[in-house]
Amino acid sequence: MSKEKTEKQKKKAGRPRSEKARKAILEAARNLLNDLGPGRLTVEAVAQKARVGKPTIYRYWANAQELAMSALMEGADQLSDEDAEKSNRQKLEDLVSEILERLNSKRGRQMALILAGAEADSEIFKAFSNKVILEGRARGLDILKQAKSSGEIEDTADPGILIDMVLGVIFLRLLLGHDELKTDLAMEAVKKIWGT
Amino acid sequence: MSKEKTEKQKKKAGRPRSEKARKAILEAARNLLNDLGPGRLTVEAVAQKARVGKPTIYRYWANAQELAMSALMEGADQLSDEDAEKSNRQKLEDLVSEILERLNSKRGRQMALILAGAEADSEIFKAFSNKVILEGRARGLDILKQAKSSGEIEDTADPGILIDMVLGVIFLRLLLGHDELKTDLAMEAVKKIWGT
Amino acid sequence: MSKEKTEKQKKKAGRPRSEKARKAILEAARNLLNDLGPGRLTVEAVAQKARVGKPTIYRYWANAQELAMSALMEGADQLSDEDAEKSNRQKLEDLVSEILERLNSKRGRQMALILAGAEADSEIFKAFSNKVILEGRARGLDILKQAKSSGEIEDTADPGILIDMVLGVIFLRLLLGHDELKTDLAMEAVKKIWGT
Amino acid sequence: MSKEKTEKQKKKAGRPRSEKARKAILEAARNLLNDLGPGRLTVEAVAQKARVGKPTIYRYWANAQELAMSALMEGADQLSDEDAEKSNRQKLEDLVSEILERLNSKRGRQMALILAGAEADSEIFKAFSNKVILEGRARGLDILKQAKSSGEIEDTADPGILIDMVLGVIFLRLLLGHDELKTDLAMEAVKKIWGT
DNA sequence: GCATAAACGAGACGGTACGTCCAGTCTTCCC
DNA sequence: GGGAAGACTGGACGTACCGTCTCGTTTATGC
Repeated sequence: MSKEKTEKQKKKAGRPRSEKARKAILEAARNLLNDLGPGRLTVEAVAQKARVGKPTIYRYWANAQELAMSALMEGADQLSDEDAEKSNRQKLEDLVSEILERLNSKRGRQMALILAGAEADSEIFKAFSNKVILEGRARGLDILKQAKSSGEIEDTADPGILIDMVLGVIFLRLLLGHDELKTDLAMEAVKKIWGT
Repeated sequence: MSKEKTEKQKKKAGRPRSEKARKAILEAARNLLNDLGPGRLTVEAVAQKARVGKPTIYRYWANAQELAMSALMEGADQLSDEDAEKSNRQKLEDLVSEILERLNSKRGRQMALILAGAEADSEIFKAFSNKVILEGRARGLDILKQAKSSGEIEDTADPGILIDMVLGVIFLRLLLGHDELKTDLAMEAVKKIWGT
Repeated sequence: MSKEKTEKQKKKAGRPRSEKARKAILEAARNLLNDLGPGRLTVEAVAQKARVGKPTIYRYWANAQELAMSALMEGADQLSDEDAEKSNRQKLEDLVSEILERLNSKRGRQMALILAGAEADSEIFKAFSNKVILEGRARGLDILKQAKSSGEIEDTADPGILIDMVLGVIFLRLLLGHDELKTDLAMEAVKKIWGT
Repeated sequence: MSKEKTEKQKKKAGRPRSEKARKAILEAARNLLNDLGPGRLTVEAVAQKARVGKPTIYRYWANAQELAMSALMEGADQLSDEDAEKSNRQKLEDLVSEILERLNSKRGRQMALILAGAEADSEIFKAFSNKVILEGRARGLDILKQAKSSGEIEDTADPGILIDMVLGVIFLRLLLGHDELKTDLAMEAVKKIWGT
């Protein structure tokens, strides 16, 4: 005689994870990030502030860095959709302006700093760099490829290099802070790419 | 006739700092950095490996990060001098290639990582970013300004932005690792700047 | 039928302290005390010998001195009960002999030394002096008071002074070591108190 | 011919030790002892306070304890001479009172504490215990022996035990602080010895 | 009266130990 | 029966002093 309980039960046994705890942790982390900056964030402090045990944090995130990244990504805005009407150049200018704007905020700086300091082969690093940079880069790359194939930019240069030049100038100034990071940086860089 | 003991030399009292100890510390730190990577470097381990007391280390550096930076900077090659014979474009290509080469080494990656992880307002951050990037940037900036004034590049673009585009593409790829970082990246980027 | 779960037991949350660790620490401390003597005992060495982290030790004891005292008190024998049959003089002789015996051992010497070296207003000093001396003194004081009230010793002298004379001779010789400390010291001193 | 300067020359070459420095060290040590109590005295602090290099201190004393003892002994009064006119009992009372008075001062307590905490076989321990206790004990012992031989105290008890009972009560109360330490303690104790 | 030698102040040295912070794990209770 | 909270463990921190050493300077003595 056998139990016939074959079908997959999606309901997991045991106490379900508390969404409340998760929220509290992320908020506490965000507050602490604002107060101390990244790199000063400790799991201990977050646990205390969120009135939560440390293992609860470790159940969701592997270490303080991942937690910081999650906290910063939570609620980060999506890049806005492209307007099909616009010219490629306009599209790129808008995209780059938007990326610059996002990075050039307290949160943006923190994201960039954490990203830069993270282990390059960690899972979270990849997710984060995607969110922060690569997603936008892919969009920009598409635009450039289209512009190239339509002859707008008659260039032998690798579009991958071109988009990295445009984003690189932002990233470099963001991290090094040696020169200003204002909106028309985007315009200027795109102008150089278009050659006009 | 009077005593001719004009210049007073600032001799400090007390036992002078031991250059031997300093060297041993930096070498131990370098070895450990190679073995474990930055961020795993502990003052404790360095002290033990260098056969030195911890306070001796703390006398020179405020924490493990500063020590790591010093260790990496110690013996870092100078940028080679410019060859007056060369064209501005050639000069820039050579310069950027050299910077790329330096960054795209184990040591270079470590330097960039530590730099990215440091507090932006710390003394060591400034020294380090100077050494790693800004010094070369200044040289590149000069070349670009000269090229501009000589009409080689008839451009309205800010030379500061141009040089940051060239260096930015390197820095971005170094940190994000999303695309390859090979020597002709320098050529390509400079080519784009010159417009040919 | 009803659940009979009346009494609430105060179970504390969290991982309980490891009795094994506590034992290991105390044993290591005892060994080191024997090897090096009190005052040479370091928390660092105990931690290493007991295969335990330093914070674990500091969780139980505030400093090396407290640890040393605990280690020595652990398992220290109680004073034996009085035999109601005996005369007061016999009781006092037995009591003082017992105290002398306890102090005149390696452990006893160590206890006295640590006691003497401790801060007089520290909690541990009080606990320790109680354990080592004052408890026995109180018993002796009772005996003397009884002897006085029963006319055995017709004396105007303060019993507190008498008992301190008897114990004092032991303590003085223990610490200064200028003269021998053998059992009949107790007999002699008590004899002087009784005046015979 | 030659100079005949055969007699031993006690004068050493070189700069003589500075009495001024020695004084300054001892005074600084005394001040620090008063402020922090014994056991908190560090050579480092003394050197700083006395405006003196550490090696100068180590030239005179082997460690902080020896320095502390020296500082406390410096200027300690001698026991006053005996008055031949007085009775043995009076002599002993005076002697014990004087010892009590000396110990029952801040300096006295410090001396006793340091003495109690020192290594029993160290040179300084012996010197110190002599100065603090044993010298007076020897005088007391002489008085008691004389009293015994003159039949004043017809006792079979060992005079060494008697004197240690008298001094012991003082020492015990000084270190344990469990009961008061006032002058008539001396009278009481001596009275008990005399049996009247 | 000039050289010599020792003691001086200063302060860095290699070390030991301190007491604390934090990371990460384990245990017990709770839902 | 898994999740939550809290107490646990131990590695590393950065500091205080130790007792020693190496400087350049000062100060008597003696050749």
